[in-house]
Amino acid sequence: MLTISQLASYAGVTVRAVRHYHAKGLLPEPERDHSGYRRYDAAAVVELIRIRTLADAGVPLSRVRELLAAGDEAFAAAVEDIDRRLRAEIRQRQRHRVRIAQLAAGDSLALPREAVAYLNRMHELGFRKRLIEIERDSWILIAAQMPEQVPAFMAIKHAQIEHETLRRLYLDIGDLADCAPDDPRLPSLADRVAAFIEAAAAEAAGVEEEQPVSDDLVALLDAAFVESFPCAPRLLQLLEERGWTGWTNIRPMDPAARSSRQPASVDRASPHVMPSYS
Amino acid sequence: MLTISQLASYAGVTVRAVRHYHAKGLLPEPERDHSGYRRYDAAAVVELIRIRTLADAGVPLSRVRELLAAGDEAFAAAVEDIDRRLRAEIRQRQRHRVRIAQLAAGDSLALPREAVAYLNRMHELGFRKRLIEIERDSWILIAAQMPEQVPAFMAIKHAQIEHETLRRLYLDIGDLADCAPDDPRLPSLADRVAAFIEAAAAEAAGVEEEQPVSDDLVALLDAAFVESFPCAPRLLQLLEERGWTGWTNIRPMDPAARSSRQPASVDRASPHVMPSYS
DNA sequence: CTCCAGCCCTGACCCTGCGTCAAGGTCAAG
DNA sequence: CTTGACCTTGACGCAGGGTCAGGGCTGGAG
Repeated sequence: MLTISQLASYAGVTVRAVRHYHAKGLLPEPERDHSGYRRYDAAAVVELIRIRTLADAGVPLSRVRELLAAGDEAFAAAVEDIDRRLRAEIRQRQRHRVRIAQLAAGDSLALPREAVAYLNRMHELGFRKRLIEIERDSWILIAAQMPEQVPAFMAIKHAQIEHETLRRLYLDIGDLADCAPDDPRLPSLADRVAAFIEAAAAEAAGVEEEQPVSDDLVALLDAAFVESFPCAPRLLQLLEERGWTGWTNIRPMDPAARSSRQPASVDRASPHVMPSYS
Repeated sequence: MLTISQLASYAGVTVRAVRHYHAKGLLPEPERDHSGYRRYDAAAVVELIRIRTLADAGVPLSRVRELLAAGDEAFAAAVEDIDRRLRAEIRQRQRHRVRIAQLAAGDSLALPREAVAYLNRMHELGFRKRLIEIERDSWILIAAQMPEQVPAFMAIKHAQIEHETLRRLYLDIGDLADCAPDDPRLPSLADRVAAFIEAAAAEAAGVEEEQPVSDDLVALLDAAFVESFPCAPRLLQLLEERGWTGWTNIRPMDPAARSSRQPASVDRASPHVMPSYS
């Protein structure tokens, strides 16, 4: 008769594993000797080896009993099933490898390639680090909700940033990133923003744009803006005084006064930079 | 301010996952409102998305914090490490696929191909089912301990089974598989076994064989034999009366009387079938 | 006879990444 | 006031065991 450690070593497993199989009901509990020790016969070694053979082939323990008892066709079906699972796990790992490789290659954590290029361009054009970080976070939020549309948005943003007037406006916004709410430059900045938007709105008048950005996302981006810029509430207040509300999706204050339909927003996907010419 | 479910839905995760990340220290616990609810800002959404981005790339949560804080080179090193793990897991799954495919192809659970062929041949030659099962279990035990040697052993076994006298002897042993210990056919069977072994031993005299089968395995195989055949103890006793001891590794009773060295055993790797002519 | 090493026993906590109750407090709407 | 949808903490569960903790047994040496 064999002790548990002898049984385990014959089958090449640990004593703990044997007890685990007992607990799982895979291997029947053997007789005990007078002191309570388990005593095994040679047949138990064979059973244990069969269990390990299946387990070593990737069969989950929960299915081992079933497979040990299965006839040929049931066995084949179960094997098919397990192989499917293994293939799925392999594919998952392979996708993971692609993703971390992309991350390591500079897909700066959660940002698509186009956004990284855009942020680099901002850096070249002398935008402040703070502003770039804020912009990056905004694009992380957008990419999480609508990854498909990001390349299209990025094309717009690239055009915007290369546009002289708009870039200058944007650079000045960046310079006010850390300013106090009562900074004297804020009112003139609000004037410039309002003037710009009005011009863009006039151009876009009557153009029915699709609205791909959800209200939820707009609200989130506005919140991110306000969190990041101490002077944001003041700036928004100044804009409201000039008849505009919101930031990411900036709109006239009183929609009903202008038209019965939702007024065309100017650029809903360009947080922290105003209207687009697209 | 966002509730936990809003945060979770922005990042595309479950509320439970968010709390899990809090518990793991990946995401800092935010302020609570007056009733104890967690209240998040937009920055938390960005952080959560970054966590998920890494997790979705196969980074274990235990390493996420490290990677979020890592500089470029540390990040690359960690990614290298994680990729190694992923590759190892893929290779493991691929090995599993090969194994279950072999099992499904008739590698009848833990038996190498050669042994399956041998068992099939036994079936063709009219051996009894009981005996074949016992033989199968023995080869499972042997294959678990010394898989490399099994093909060589199988060649010997094939030769044995095709040998007229030996096959007849073996068939008769099979017929006695379920016999009572006092079956009258046992003494004459013992005579035949003893006669056969003596002839084989005479032939093999002076030949120093390597002993590839460990004493432990021999003991295990003998135990399996005794467990399987009710009349095995009686048969072994009759053989001892004729001067032979053991079964798998059958030997003269009193080694010292014959020579000072360990006497050549006849065939240590052929359980339940006696000497080999190899 | 005692001592010690090396077995054996059960019970319980640990790992991953959450899912899923359970039991109760809160909030907004009707 | 009630209802249903949230929120809270706490706990168990999954796979496959690893790793103590705290005790009992055994066999050989001194």
